[in-house]
Amino acid sequence: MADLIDGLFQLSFALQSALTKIAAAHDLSVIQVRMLGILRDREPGMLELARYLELEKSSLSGLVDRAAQRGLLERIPSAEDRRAATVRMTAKGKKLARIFEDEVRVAVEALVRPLADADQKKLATLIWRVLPPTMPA
Amino acid sequence: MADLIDGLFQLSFALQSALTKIAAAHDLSVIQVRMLGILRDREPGMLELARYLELEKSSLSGLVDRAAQRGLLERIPSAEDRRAATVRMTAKGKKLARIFEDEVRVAVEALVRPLADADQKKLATLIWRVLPPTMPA
DNA sequence: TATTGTTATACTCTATAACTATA
DNA sequence: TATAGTTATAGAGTATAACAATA
Repeated sequence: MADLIDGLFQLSFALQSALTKIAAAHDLSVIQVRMLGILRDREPGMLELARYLELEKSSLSGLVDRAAQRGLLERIPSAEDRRAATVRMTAKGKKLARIFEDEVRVAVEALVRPLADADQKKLATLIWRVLPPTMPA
Repeated sequence: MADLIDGLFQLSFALQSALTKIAAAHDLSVIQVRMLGILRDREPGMLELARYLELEKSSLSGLVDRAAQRGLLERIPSAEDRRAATVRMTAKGKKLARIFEDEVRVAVEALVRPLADADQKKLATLIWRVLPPTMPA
């Protein structure tokens, strides 16, 4: 069991480290990358996005500001509720997210290359059985 | 393969999130926790510790300052090289690290509880076959 | 000259509290 | 009053560049 716990965290840190480096190469932080990942197929309000990212709404303001300033996303004022706005990726943001995901895929493929196809499938199955059912892709 | 990549990152973020929350409950950040983990069985110099954590030496100065101010570790001047110092955990730091690790163990045990013992062993084996050989425990 | 470490500076990320505008 | 979001403020964490002390 100690082996499993150590392995899980070392794997997690290795993945985060890889993610951090690839992100930095594009002048992005891990949290910015996570935000772009969420916006890939959603157009959430600020509060909703903050909840996804487990951040306070005030923390999100600056995060969105900086990404918007780079032209990666934009605030869309809500038509019904004039207090509210949704966050939408721009074409530039989508392009960057796509490039980023490709690079991450290559890195992870290299990481799991030591495993035969059947073992990769087995690993994926075991991982998905551990993840809480509410984790969104 | 997309399943595996998604699963790996979701698992990684779930672990980091759990770690962040347990750390925050003890007024610690993830990087402070990692530092304490490394110091559990080492007494490295500043440069060595920075290398373990993949940080610049200047970043480490403040990190060590804050932990030292809380009495979790201390700088030990080197006898041979008067420029250098090693970093050593105090009894207080060791105690906190022990408590923290216990809480993390409980959380991860709960996470992997859906898996039967044999599957947990299988998962550990697969993970260790993926990790680069140089990853220190 | 090279190495170990700190300091100065600037930026991102984060939370808490107070605020604005709208519901 | 309650809610969506921003702003003010403070602090941690990070890097780059310049520095001090020692090798």
